Amino acid sequence: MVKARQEKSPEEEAFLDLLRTADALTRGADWVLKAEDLSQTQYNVLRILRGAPEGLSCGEIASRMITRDPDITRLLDRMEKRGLISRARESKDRRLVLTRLTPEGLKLVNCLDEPVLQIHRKQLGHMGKDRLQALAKLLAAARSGLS
Amino acid sequence: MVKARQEKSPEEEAFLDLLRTADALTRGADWVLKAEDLSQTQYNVLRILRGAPEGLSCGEIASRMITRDPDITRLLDRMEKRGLISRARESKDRRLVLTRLTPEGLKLVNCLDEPVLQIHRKQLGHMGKDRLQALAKLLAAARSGLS
DNA sequence: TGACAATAGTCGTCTAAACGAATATTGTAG
DNA sequence: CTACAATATTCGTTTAGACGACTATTGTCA
Repeated sequence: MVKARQEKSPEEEAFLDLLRTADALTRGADWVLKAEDLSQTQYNVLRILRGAPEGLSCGEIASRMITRDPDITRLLDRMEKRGLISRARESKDRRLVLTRLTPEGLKLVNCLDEPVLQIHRKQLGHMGKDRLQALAKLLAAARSGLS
Repeated sequence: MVKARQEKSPEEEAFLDLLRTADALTRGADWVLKAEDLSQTQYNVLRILRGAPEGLSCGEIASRMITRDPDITRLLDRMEKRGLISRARESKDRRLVLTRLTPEGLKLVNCLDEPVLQIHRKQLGHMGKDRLQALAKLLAAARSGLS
């Protein structure tokens, strides 16, 4: 007889569920963003920059990203080429390059607020506020143990 | 005065938390897999195939993946070149190509069980069984509303 | 049977991610 | 003030992912 399939630990079960759920939800959001030819990562950068009109350095952007991107430079290169952001080397500390949204970039990210909100409501609205808060709380607890 | 930052909806809050958490947990697992030069995706395939010694078609593998990969062919190409899997065209339905683990592939995935279990325990063990089950339940509920 | 749709997989090509080395600027210790 | 470590960003190269077109095989129905 073949060895019985080993039971998954609750930790692993939760981890896999988390990946599955994140992937499924991401596909919905991707569908919205694809209409504007944006990736999740790019959209994330746009929103980060909207919250910082004074401009941010590459390092600051990297540290605020939801998912880590090891090459901010070329991510910003692509966005600059599309006219969504502008970059300028800082005069005080010439190592820094401050990135800001252009008017087009701001307009684009503002236009996306409504559709993104809608897709999230459609995907998760059935859970209700209480369960969503419970979920957020458990997720925060899950992250709290990480180095 | 600048327009106040718009409140995030509970749905969006939960979605972003989910991505953050998945990313943080994945980095831990990646660190373990990198020692064997495997990606999450490849590891996922190895585990899927371990559960199906009779072999699986590309389509079957794709449908069981945690995160979708639109190009199974080349993913398997790479794994075949490393000797982790073998492929053979099925004689009954010659459209199908059945993929199986090689002995090396099986050995590798078995060797990884313990370290992967450890990293998940280390990352999520502090939550306790009850909260992990609650989390899994909420995640399942979140997925239930998706098309 | 013969045309044709459906299914399964492969391949070409472009874009993005991963990893490390390299460059430029600033802070600091002697 | 000079050498050197620390910080910030960029670049070269390899690998993987995304998207669509293409080939092969099978099932279906007139």
